[in-house]
Amino acid sequence: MLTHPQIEHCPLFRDLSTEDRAYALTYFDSKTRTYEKGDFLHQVSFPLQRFGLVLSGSVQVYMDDIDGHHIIMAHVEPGGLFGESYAFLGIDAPIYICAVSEAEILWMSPHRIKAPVSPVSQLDQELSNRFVACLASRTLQMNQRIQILSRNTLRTKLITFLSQYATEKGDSFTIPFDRASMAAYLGSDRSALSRELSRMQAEGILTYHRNHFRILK
Amino acid sequence: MLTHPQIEHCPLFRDLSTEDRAYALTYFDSKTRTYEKGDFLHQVSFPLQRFGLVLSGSVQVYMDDIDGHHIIMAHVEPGGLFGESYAFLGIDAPIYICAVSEAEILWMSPHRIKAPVSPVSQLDQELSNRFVACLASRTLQMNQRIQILSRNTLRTKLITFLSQYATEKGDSFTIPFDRASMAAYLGSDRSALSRELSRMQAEGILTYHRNHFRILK
DNA sequence: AAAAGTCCGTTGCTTTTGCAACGGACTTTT
DNA sequence: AAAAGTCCGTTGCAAAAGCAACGGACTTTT
Repeated sequence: MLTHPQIEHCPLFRDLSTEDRAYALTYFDSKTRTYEKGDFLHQVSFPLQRFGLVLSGSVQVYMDDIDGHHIIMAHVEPGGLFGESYAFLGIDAPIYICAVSEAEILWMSPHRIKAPVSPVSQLDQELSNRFVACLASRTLQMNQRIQILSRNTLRTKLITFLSQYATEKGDSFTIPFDRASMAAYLGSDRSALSRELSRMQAEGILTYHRNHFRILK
Repeated sequence: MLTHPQIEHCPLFRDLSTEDRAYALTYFDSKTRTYEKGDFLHQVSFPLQRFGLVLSGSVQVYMDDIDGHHIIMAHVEPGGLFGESYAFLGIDAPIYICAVSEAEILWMSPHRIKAPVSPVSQLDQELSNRFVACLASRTLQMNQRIQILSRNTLRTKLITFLSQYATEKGDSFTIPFDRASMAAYLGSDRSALSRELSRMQAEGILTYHRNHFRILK
């Protein structure tokens, strides 16, 4: 797992020397495990002892609402984390996690953040800070999502969603969702989404093919 | 501020002895300040050095979206926190915070979480853990909000919203929003919301008056 | 006490959206 | 190669929702 280039993209491990990274893996008491496409990494209402870092493949996090609908909470690509909050709090996680494709996961424990082993080295403190920073960043990400979902028409939700991608990746980008997932992510209906995308393409606002988009205006 | 009973409701200070609580205030380098109704506690794009604890009154946190619409991110009552993520990350906060009523705020710095002063006492560690737990809990709260906003009809959003309150407070409760804020919180239109509430009352699902609700079915 | 302001329900109208169903393009399986 | 499966665009229709405007109840100001 040390050789996974993806690990560089994770703020937890970025810019660490090889020794420091090896230390970090023990600090978080890490274990890797691979999953086949469609496997469940976690089931609803089990405590999540560890949080995960996606090394390869991708996973999606879901919740069920009161009526039994599946709500997609997150799509996690290599370098991305999931479950940090539940793992830190040590509570039952009302989520389930599913491998979108064959995936390799680094499972890590936040135990030493909560109960540091003295003496606390500078690296220990740095790793702790990075973990907390990941928690804080997560709320910023969720703010972005709430911004999208707070808009009251599908058109404006779409514009907000695509603008966020465009801000980060430029005018041409690929999203990690198929239409159905994208509609769920936007809190909308798949056919309504297809219709709206068609309209926007007809109006010359953007072009797209499947999950690749190019913003024109 | 030591005498504010509200402080007991904050997970940061709950169940601390009087001395420990006094120590906590210095640990977080706390300062209090009062605001008049309508005052801004923070303006967009300024770094947030400290996070806030509402001692009395209430505040609301807003963001502006791309088109200049105001999105309500949070309503914070006595005992509630705001701005922890931005304060910890030390970044510009794209939010503004406004006093809904005359409000007394305890401003606290997360500095010693990031850079502990040795020797780190057991209480230091406890306070650090509590702060991180607040960050983690924040993401759970936001998950609740996303659950509401992900529903694709106003009726189901309302049911989800009200069910969350009913789960926490029982069948009869008062919400901290007027209609306009409630509609913004649900990502909807005020008149559409009024209309839907009327219908649900006519159907015998609930009764309400202003911001007080009673769930019947 | 009058005036101004706030909050909220109501309603008419138009647009948007959800929903269900169908079919085509493409991929995977057998 | 046929069959089955997946993904997505399209469309018709009915329901939902946005929008704008009005008026009543109530509160605050002057």
